[in-house]
Amino acid sequence: MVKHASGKRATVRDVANAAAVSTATVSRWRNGTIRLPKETVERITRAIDTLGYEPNLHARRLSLGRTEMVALVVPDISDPFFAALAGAVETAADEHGLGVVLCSTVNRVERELDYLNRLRRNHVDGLIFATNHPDDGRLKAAIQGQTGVVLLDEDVAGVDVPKVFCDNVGGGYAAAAHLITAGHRRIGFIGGAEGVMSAVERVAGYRRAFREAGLDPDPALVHFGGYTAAQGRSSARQLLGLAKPPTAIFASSDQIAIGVLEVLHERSIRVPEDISLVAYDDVAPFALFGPAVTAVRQPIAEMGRRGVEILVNHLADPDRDPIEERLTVEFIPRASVAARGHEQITAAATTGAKS
Amino acid sequence: MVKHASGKRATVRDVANAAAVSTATVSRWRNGTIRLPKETVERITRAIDTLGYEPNLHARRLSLGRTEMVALVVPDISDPFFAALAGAVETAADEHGLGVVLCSTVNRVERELDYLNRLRRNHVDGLIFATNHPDDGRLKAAIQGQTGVVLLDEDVAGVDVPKVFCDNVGGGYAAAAHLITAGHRRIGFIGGAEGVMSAVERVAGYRRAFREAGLDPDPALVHFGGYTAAQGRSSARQLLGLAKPPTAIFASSDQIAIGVLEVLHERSIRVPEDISLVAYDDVAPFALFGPAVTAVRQPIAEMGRRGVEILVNHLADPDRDPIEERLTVEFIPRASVAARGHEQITAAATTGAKS
DNA sequence: GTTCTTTGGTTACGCGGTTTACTAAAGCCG
DNA sequence: CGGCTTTAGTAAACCGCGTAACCAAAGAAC
Repeated sequence: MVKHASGKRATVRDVANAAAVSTATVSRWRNGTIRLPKETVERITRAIDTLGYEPNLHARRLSLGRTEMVALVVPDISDPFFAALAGAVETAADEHGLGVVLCSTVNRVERELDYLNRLRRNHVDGLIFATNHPDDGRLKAAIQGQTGVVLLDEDVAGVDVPKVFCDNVGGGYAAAAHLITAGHRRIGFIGGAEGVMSAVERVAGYRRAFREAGLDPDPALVHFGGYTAAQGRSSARQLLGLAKPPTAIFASSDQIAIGVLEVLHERSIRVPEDISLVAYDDVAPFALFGPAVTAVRQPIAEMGRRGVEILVNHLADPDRDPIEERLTVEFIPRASVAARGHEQITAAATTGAKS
Repeated sequence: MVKHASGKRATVRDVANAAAVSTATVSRWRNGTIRLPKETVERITRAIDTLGYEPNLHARRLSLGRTEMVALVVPDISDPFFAALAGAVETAADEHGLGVVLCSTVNRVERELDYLNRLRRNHVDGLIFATNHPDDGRLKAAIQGQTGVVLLDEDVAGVDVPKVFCDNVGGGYAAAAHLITAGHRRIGFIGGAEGVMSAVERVAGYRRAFREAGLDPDPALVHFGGYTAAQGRSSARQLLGLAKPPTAIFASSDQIAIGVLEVLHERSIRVPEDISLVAYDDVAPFALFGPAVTAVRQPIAEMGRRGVEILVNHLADPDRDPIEERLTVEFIPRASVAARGHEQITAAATTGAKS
């Protein structure tokens, strides 16, 4: 046992002695599982005050097997998207009396599995889990059957736990429809890692917009790889290197859009004159970019808040059927999309572009 | 005692029985405080494997009085500045086998005090503490004498603990000197809350730059209040409303700069033609702004990393004299500063502001 | 006067790992 | 062969809180 630097701390036993009751009485009174006459209560409270008693959290946790802590598992906390999520989660958790332990995975499965393991070992009561890469089956195996996991933002296919996602199909559709309405026909799509739900769904929305306009998107313009700026740069270079490059790019994350813009700046390609751009997430200060970047905004704060609420409910009653929620996204038109002359395009179509 | 849903977990006792040794032997062997013959070791490891034994963290913490956890206390984790800091802290902590619990204070002293209290109660072994507002003495009282606190980025005056800051004087000087060299004479300064070290030091650098140029800054152009976008907006409005508004603004945080830019956009005041701008921190994607924003870059990741390292050392030897480190900042010139002849400035800026 | 209920508690043990203090047996030395 | 040192452990006391199970006494009901 490590010696405490500053004297001994008072324990329930000390309080019980000072109040001339048993430890059980003190403990039960503190936890509200007993009613006591005013006089006894006063003896106890006085004892607690004079001794400066503060219960030992570790003893409590050992005894209870509960921690009142949840883990927030994200690929990278320094990404403003996940930072915003973390802010909302922290606030909501705090309102429920829960602490948040922070877990950055750098998208490595081993680390994700490690954190899931910690949940199993009761290091935390629950896990708010936001991953970013496709699952090879290990995540599914580790999550399936576990109680206390809530998936945020990105799915792990086939697991039966509560989930909070955004309307990716709708977001992809809104972005592509806006560009198509502005007259664009060759629209590059840059998505997350191949196979992840959000990317699959966003591209599905993108394709639907084409279909509904009676058009066929060029598959060579659809890129996957990851939601990073590096991906944005590399995909932008490839798309621009094509024999028939796109006239617009739909970057399905802030970071991708930033990467794309870096390449465009580098090559002095003007937005939106030479190429149009729509981003996704809208946590970056796009309104101040040159030009201001049109984007699909995800309700990140709401997602974080709902995630915690659902986790709390789920922990209270783990046997209830897990729910899946879809939050709606919002289209924010700014200045990075220009109308494009095209055979059948009408003036009305270029101006009427709204979500 | 809450019943565990999924069977019983193996304990040291089970392992000890299976290996035909005592719990003490298992525990001491696991913690490396005993050497055992190969044969005994094998019995123990086999027992651990077959039983799937995993030590109970809470029992360990109760017994040890240690948690292997540090708290990261920041005003707002969703601010990209603190998110970047958190990322670096998390990475470094993980390398040292430490978990990070996240604490957003929303700049409320009560919450800061609460977290300090949790440190005292051994909820965590250490505290990486980044505040943002001036202390009324309560923080000082709560921190003084505590072991395990490291201050990051912002000081709490008068406390004797390890600290990691950046060179604020140098940063303020670099920004102001750059603007003065470009011909500006009326340079607005928008700083953090009045009295906080970082603001005091940055304005000191700003004043030194004036002094060295043989000039006297107008005190009416120096604003304090906070490192937020809201502060940027309100200070920008006030500065622009002056009879003789500034020709340049030094915004001493990313968020302030963003607030300033919002107001400038709103009023169609051009940067840098009508007014020049220098920001501070440089975690926002300023290179992509219209125009790209010149800024002083703080070494945030290094600050986080050093904070953890220093905390670890401090915990290993709490009696050693606390050190204070200063990290150097970097000036990143971009496109938001224009050269200016100082005769006609006032007229141009005034018309710009009134529009 | 006996039985039942309520009030106001208590006793005793569990949670699971760590550690101090101690011992039995074997090895070594002179 | 007796005494000293290692080796290889052990027993039992914590760490501090929570709670199931039990109990004594006073009052109520019949």
